[in-house]
Amino acid sequence: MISTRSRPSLKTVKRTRRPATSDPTRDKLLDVAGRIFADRGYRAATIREICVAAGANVAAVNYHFGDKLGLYTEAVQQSMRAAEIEAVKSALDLLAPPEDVLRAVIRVRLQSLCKRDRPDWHFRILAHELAQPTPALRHLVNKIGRPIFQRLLGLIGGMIGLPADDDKTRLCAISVMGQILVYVFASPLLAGVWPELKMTPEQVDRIADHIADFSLSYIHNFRSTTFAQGTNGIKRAAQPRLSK
Amino acid sequence: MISTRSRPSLKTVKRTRRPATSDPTRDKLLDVAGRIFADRGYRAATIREICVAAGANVAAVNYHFGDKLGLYTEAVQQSMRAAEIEAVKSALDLLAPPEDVLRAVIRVRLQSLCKRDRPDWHFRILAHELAQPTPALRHLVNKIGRPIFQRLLGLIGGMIGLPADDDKTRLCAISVMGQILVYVFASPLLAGVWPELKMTPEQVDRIADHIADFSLSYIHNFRSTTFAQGTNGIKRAAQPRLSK
DNA sequence: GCTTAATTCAAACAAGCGTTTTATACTCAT
DNA sequence: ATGAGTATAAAACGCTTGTTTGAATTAAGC
Repeated sequence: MISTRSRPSLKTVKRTRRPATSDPTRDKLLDVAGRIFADRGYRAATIREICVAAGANVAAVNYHFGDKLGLYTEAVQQSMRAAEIEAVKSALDLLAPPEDVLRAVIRVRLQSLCKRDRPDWHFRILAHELAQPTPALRHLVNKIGRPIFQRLLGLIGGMIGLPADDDKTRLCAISVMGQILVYVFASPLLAGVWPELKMTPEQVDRIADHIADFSLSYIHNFRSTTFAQGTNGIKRAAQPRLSK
Repeated sequence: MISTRSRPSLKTVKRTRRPATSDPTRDKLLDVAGRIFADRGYRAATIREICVAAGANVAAVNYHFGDKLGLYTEAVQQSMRAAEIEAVKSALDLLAPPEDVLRAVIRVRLQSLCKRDRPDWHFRILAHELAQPTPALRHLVNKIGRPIFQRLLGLIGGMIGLPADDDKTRLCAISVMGQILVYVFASPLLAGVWPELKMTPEQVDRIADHIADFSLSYIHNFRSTTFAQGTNGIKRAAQPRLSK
């Protein structure tokens, strides 16, 4: 199981020629592994395919990462540090009316769908993990899913006037999340039922606005019926616009 | 590639001992293949595992179905004839106010999540297909996805007063679909962020009602703002109830 | 009872997989 | 220059996969 000759640990190495901060083949392997794992999944992606694409030898993966799972977990952890994840988090930290924050979060999340270079690869990894879980799913949920969901709960709970751990708050958060994720996970299905849909930046913004309007309608309605005090405080365009 | 000794075609067989209408091992293979393909996916499921579970020999699959893909496509086609699919279609054909129809469709669809025996297996096959497509994905989208989506478009279009092929109608239908599918496709994610959630029949009904309320809020709002004629005709509880 | 065909079975096959081995090139402190 | 340790390379290993083989079993028609 464990390789008899693994990469020398950093402790035993005292004076190596390289600062160990940049290993070209190691970095290249991680880079192409991210792409290939993202669209094949852990099991279907082969070490040979990754090594050929990285211009490395088949043994390179075992040398640098121990085994296939080691390469995969490092690639997943790297995907969790992607810029798109941080963009969503920083959108959640906006100092703005909660309606604007929600709209911005939805928009930022959907925008990574139309990236030219490896579009939405970190969420495609999550999609594969949901279908066929590996040990990496735990980390994905704990490090990404939970913190973002918690902030979303706080945001929505504040808008409907309920605590973040209320079931109704959670149901609303999942409703918002579901409307977003369907574009990520079910894109082949959407392509089948709506062939004209092209994920251009403009179209993505229209979708994001629709999801925000769709969700804020219920959220505002809920708040006003619960407090029965009319429209106090922040007020925003919950009225949907006409299409076309 | 093609087996040299395949199952004899029905034409050449004139007087066989069996009416060929019921082959026990063939049926058993199809049955257990449905289960195993549903939770492992096409690639990860192995012929040996299926045959052991079916009490058949390893060569039985190639004999009765030609190859692994043949068994899979027949299992998928069988899953498309499942009772749950028909339940959704018949719910869409209800003679009732469109709000009630929408609520019934959502409820029926979610209810198959808490079936005791192989819960929601046909949609778990779809989930695997979306992550790693096989030739069967086309059939799934064409035979199931498109017709159901078309009827959903007609239903929602009628409620918001727009044609079924309007982009806004499609966006609304996808919003409803996304809220449902997130419970099917992202259940490990939900378990991570909402551990207390148990998919009991009662809880599923609460979720279904939430999704219906959440969606109808926007739909009614859209209709009234568009027509600017107040609440005419059918009127239903779009106001959400409080949780707890 | 014999023939014929359908079906099942154990065994083996070829290909692909992750992994390991063995050897070789390379770099740097001594 | 030399030795020690790092990195790459080609080849092979062991295992699992889907598939095929050829014999054994079963059952119906003559």
